[in-house]
Amino acid sequence: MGLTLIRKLENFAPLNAEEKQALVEAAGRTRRLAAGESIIHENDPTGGVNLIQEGLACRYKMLPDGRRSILGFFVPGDLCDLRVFILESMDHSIGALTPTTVATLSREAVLDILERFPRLTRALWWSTLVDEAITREWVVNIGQRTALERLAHLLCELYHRLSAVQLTDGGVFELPLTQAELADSLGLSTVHVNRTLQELRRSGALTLRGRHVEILDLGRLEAAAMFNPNYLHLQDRDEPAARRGL
Amino acid sequence: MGLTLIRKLENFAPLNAEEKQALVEAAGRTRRLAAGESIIHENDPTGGVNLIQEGLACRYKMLPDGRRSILGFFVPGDLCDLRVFILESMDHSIGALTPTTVATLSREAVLDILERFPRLTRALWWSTLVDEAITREWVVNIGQRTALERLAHLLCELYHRLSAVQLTDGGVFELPLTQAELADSLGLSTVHVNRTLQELRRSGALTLRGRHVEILDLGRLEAAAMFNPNYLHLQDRDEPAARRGL
DNA sequence: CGATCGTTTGAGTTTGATCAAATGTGGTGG
DNA sequence: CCACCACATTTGATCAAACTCAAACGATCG
Repeated sequence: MGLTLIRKLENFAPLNAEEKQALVEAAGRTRRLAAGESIIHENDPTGGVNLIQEGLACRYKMLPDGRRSILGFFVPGDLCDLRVFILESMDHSIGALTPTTVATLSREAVLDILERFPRLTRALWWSTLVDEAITREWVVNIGQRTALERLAHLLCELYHRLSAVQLTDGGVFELPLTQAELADSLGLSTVHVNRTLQELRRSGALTLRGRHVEILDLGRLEAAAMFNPNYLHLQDRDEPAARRGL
Repeated sequence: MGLTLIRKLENFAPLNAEEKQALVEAAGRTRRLAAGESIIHENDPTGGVNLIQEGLACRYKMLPDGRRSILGFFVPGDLCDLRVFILESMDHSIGALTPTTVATLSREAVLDILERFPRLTRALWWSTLVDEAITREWVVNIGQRTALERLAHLLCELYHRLSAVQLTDGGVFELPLTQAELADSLGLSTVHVNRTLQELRRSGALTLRGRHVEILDLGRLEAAAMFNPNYLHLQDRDEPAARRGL
């Protein structure tokens, strides 16, 4: 069964058939969105929990004068805020950046899972904690790193996250982002993103052909970014997760 | 009972005596930390959940080359990551910026509360969701706003958060932060923070005498910051919270 | 009363922004 | 298949916000 969320959660702990089945049932039917469509909009009342199955989406927030801030990306397997329905309304928007498949888990389905499957619940909380850590790392990235470091760091983040759901092939993965979107994610201008990308390519750490990224030297890229994967809390998948008390 | 956490949670929903008692018991005894002391350090194994009772603390992360990124502040009533013990180790540090009183709720006490008090649990999740929203807003702040806007925005955030736990007096509150700490929070240099603070004072929106901040014109400050308090999800306390389903 | 820490000021530099235009690319319809 | 359009990328030139370095000044505290 191709539920990417399951692949992702198994980075934390193995799930049994019953738990997987519960997730599959909760995910229910999906809808397809075109690039640019809105998944949920700022000030909307909150509802079910969205799950990105395929494609790429982002959180973003608009400032009154038109500046856009991208706050994070959703890759396949990512849930948009497990407990969001506790709040009355959204304080930011989520939009599809590419054609995207989204499932919406009803509030009841989520609560039911949280009640019946403690181990699965722990895995879901783990993924929530990782999401928070990623947002914090964005604060570090934008606040302290240079343009080159920022871009390198974001590429490392996406590489590791996509790897965790088996969406990389060697150092290769798809990055269907425009330079303007990168700019709004990194707090840079598009022009500067363009020049910084050129510099990264010149350094030999990676190649970029359209939406195709190939990381040629991950060690070098991570060093340039001062990237430390700890915050993703993806332990070595080969190492038994047993001692985490599962 | 002076548990600031209770005052904070009641911004979401009123709590009954039993719920308050459970929190008071969970908080148990406190420890006092001097300014500069560490509450929990990156790579430490996770343990109980820290609750800031008095004082000011911050999350931060150091880069290998010595740059420091401050990721957020903890004011009285704030919990440091309700579910942190799901992770094996900390991916960032938390330190006291002033003399601080901290209670540590044991993992068992937290789990017990989450099991026994659904309404309290909802309030705790609410506060977690607000913490996440605050971190996201920092990404917007650092990524998109100018130095003046950033500083103004941070002051608005702290003003509203302190108001929610009744730690402001009119427009006046204590802000025991050095300019270097502000700089590391905003992604600016200390020199630039200094000049920007002068500009803010010159504009007449606030006065700063040592650690004393007085906001003279909140509307103007919020406008300058493009501050929209929605993300704090602090509804008007006079408005009944009933329709949120409580 | 030094010592330490924080704030303030000045001068010069750098990073990255802005504006404007050219070039490349992918898709659509004639 | 080609012309065309909309978008995205790339380049150049100029400019401004914010940084760095350095030093002076001011509090606060054993």
